Amino acid sequence: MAITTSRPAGHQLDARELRAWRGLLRAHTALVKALDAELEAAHGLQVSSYEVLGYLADAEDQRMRMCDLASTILLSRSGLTRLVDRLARDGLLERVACSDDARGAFAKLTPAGREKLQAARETHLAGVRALFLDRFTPAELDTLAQAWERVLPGLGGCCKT
Amino acid sequence: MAITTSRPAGHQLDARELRAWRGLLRAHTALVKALDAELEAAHGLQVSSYEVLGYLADAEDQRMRMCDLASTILLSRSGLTRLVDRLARDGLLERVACSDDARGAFAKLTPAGREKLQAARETHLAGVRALFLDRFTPAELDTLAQAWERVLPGLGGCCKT
DNA sequence: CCCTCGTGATTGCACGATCAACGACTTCGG
DNA sequence: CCGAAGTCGTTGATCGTGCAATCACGAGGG
Repeated sequence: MAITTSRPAGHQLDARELRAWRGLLRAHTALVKALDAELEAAHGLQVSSYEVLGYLADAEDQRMRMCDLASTILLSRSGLTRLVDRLARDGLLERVACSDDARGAFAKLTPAGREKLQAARETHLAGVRALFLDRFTPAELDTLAQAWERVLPGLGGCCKT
Repeated sequence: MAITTSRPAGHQLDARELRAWRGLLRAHTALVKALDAELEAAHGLQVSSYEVLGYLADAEDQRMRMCDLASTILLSRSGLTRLVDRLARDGLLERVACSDDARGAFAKLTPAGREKLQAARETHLAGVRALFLDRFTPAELDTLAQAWERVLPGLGGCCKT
């Protein structure tokens, strides 16, 4: 049936849903921009770069396969290639051939990368706390964490490419 | 003091904080990618375009000032100029001069834009429900909505440019 | 052994976003 | 009434990302 009014059917979002959804969009954008600006000013690093360094630092032998890293941070393989290019150019990590699989490559943190991460961590975590974490109680943080874990599984199909 | 170990001080995030924060990053990215792909395939529209049309549809006289629109969707003024360019080229909205302020401009929804929004709404809202809203109880949605309202005010400074 | 198919990583291209600079206009103070 | 300062929107340069195509390699079947 054709719909000519501004209220189609039961497909509208109510105020609560709209606030929850649009709030997610706005909060994410605003948070990342603010943290990006802060981190860029203090250490010349972007949040996406920081995340890469952070995941590498937590990984065994401080290295990860390119494709694992890409799917972890939800970046396309080509996007990761260039991000790693930039970080390698700055000496923060290096590419290491994979002995098991000659077509694979690792990104591995360099000592300089560890130092940079160490230095940036304080700035970044303080920002994340100030702008985000500190606004919630531990119980609420748990709720949020669980929320993401309920949302993410249904999205496995999105990290193709 | 110099810090040489991998555990600086009290600046680390605990597991709960890490899941809440990284979960936000991952969930947002994955959700927007999935919804973008879906909406693009069904109606040739991106989520950012949809949001613009959506805000315009809710506005009085179906029009908004460029700068208000830019700060609403957290896009730079130049970014909005080009986004509006594309939507105007497709006939979904039009620019209207502002009589009060000769240097201002409105973006105004066209009838074609209303129809496109109407058509896309069903697809998009179904997607938002399926991937996001349906995974929470109404009470949890309230919690989320309140969460964003606690996060966003502290970020007013970020929507410059 | 070879041939095909699937996967890991990189590259060319197109697109979308920001920043800086600009022109047009409003506002405010002499 | 005029000039300085600020705001609104646009434009050019540049950057980051995704898609599609490509190359190198691994895995499985004749």
